[in-house]
Amino acid sequence: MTPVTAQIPADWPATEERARAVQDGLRARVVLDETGPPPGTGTVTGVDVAYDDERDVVAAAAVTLDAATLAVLAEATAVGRISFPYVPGLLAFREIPTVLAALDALPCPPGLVVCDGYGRAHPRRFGLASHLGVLTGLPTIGVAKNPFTFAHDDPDAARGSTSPLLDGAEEVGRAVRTREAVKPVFVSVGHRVSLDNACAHTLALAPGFRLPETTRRADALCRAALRAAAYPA
DNA sequence: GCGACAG
DNA sequence: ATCTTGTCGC
Repeated sequence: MTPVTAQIPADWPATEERARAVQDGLRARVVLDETGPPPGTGTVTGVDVAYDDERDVVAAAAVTLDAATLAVLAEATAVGRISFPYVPGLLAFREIPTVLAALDALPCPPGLVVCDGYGRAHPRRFGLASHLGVLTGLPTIGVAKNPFTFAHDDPDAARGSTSPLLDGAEEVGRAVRTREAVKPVFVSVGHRVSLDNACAHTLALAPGFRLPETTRRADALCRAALRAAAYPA
């Protein structure tokens, strides 16, 4: 598949201070009072990004699955220049331009978008999944592989067990055990989806592996796109 | 001040 | 994220 080329917007923040100001300005647009589409119906779209910092190349993939069968319905990739350094709390500024280009290149409208990383469980309540949701208007959730800002207890060993990610008494996300006795994933709301529903989607998308099928497919695809872009045939 | 820190 | 071999297990 031929990747599209992503452009970095002219007004993209160049400093950490300005990036944090963008997050503070957009945070109020997050919609938290919708439940979102039920698991197992319609489509779900996974997005992921791979980098070659040496060559200043970034590749993103968007993969749409049938939510009931998890069959791949559509794929798209985009490549571009790296738009921001990795700074914990500012991941969105590194990933979003290329992810948006990949989503735009899909032949069909995306379904609920599953991001690699956090949404609301973020130092300023505005992680990658929240940001992508606000910019696209799509329902989004974040499923991260590692803990970030908030403390949590280890969920019970059974698949489906959860434990809250707590900011004081407030539950901002959940550690979700998708495979028995295997390290949990960390789920938080992005935009227009409830936490209960985000966790239900995560379990429905991960019947056999720790990570949701959406992120597994998107991860494999963006890595292939990066290789193709960094080492042309 | 020091360490920790999604990808 | 990415650098990297073999190896244990289904």
